[in-house]
Amino acid sequence: MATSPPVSRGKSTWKGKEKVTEQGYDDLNPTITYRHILQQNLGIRDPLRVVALCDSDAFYAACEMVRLGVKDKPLVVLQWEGIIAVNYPAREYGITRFHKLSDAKERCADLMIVHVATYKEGEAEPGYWDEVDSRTHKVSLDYYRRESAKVLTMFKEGLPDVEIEKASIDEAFMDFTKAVRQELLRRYPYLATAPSDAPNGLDSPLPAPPSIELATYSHVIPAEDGSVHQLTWHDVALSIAAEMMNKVRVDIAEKLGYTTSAGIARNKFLAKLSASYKKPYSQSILRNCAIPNYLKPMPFQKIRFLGGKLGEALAKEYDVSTVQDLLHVSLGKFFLKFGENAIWVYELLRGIDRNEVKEKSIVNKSMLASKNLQKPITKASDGQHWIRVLAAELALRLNDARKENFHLWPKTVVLHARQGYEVSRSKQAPFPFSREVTVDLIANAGNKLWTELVGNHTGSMKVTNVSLAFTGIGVAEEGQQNIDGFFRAGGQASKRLRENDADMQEPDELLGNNDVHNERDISAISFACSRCRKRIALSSAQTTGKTHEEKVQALDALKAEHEDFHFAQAVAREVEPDPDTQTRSSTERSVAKKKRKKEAPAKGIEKFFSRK
DNA sequence: CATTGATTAATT
DNA sequence: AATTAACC
Repeated sequence: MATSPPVSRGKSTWKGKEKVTEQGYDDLNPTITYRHILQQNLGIRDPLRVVALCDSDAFYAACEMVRLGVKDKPLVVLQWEGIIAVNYPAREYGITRFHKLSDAKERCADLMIVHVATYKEGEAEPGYWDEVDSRTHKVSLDYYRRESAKVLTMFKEGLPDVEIEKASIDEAFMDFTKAVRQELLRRYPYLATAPSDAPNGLDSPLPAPPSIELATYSHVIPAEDGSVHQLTWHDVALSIAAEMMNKVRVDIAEKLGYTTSAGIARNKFLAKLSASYKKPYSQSILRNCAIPNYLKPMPFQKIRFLGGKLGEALAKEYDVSTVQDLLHVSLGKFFLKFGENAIWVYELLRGIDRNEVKEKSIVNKSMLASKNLQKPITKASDGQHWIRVLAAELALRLNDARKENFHLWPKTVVLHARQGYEVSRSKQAPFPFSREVTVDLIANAGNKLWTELVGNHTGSMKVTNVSLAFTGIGVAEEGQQNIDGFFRAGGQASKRLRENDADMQEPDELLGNNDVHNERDISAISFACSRCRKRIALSSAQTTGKTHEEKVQALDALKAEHEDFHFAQAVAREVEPDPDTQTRSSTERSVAKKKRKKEAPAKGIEKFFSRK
């Protein structure tokens, strides 16, 4: 493929019926036309799509270095006896997480050791103490959350027209497609109009791209040795994104003191995989032409979503470890073993990821305080102490978040408890709306749940973990606003809610039916397929005079049918389609899926905690 | 190979 | 409402 000329297949990759050769890396150099450049909302099918992942290097360690004004000295962050972060200078001594502290000290005599902040009995706020004791203290990761928010803010301010999705405390995905397209048109205005003699007008391919230097700000992940790949417009797009990415990264390093590493590629999972190509304080570009070479030798368990049980199952099933090893497994075979996961695993291995970068609200949807106990709780009454500690932390964090956004309200409070090595059990309850969220309020709710969870047990208990969480954190609704008149002044929350409602409206004309009165009904009779973006709707015959439940059922059947369509298309692309799986109906497949679930390993027998 | 303390989303 | 799985 490396040496083959640009393929002109036209149309979307999913419409083609031609057989796949070379195990499927067949869409690395799509023809890009004037229409592609001018089109605004191509989404995941945009041939000029550019996605980046940027993460902070040894983030917790970097936070402590900034806090303490330390530069270029080996440092580790400790949580009780365990090392949870190692900065890059310390890594040069071969120190890793999972090393014992004594081993680390042996390797580096002047190693700086910082223990994470903890809540200490009798103190109102978490702090950095000379002595810490896991029997009485509770870890606080709040400082890192705050620093993380600063980094995110700089991304947002430094990258207008870039969609940003916070993925964890130290990393974010960014969709540069829109910003890059604007810049492409600014730099190369001739892309905006097809020449008058172009044979197919706007559908004519773009002229050859200018010669640009890709490696100015980035490492360029190589394609196969000795192969030469002509520059494409997608490569130009990647390099423009790289330029923007570099600018913010340098800015963040200078203003906040955090170095970051980024990967830039055509989709999320490749961006993530490319970010680790070179660290620290580096960024890497993965050109389309380098995808096969980068992916094939990669242990597939390094791929996002394949790092867990699914990846484990794949490794066991085929007794292999790299992407290459899995490329000759047909989609049909995958499907038999992995059901609805089959298509996207199959696609991941071939460098395809249809997940979109989606902006998330700045505030987390949940807030959890958790405590592991090496001395287990043996009496129900001893639980109260830790619940109060956890409640105190939640109170502090929620009230802190309310300083930024005073409409915040957690809709539920959840208590988890783990007995020995069993899976943890939980109880939840609605959390009352209150302007003043006090430790007592949370602790009382927690204690009630605790009693429900462990209350009527007889015999000995050994609770090794308790955690208390707020979930469903969001902006309070109008109904709640009236309860104590807290929001009378603002009114912004309800305005935002109304705007969100407007976003959720579906186009009515597609529905061809007038007994639809609210969004719930609308969502029950049509949906947009995330794969092909087609809107699928029930016919009026299937909706008129039907109950809501009947409509939902009919829509589910339609969804299954539509999924089958994609499956059949995908199988048709294969070198050796598996005739058996092609013909199985969706109901047969869903029966098979249920059967697989049933065959899953049995759960623990003993139920220690009471179940209501 | 791990721990602990998170967070999010999907499933039932 | 409760559990499970994934990631860092």
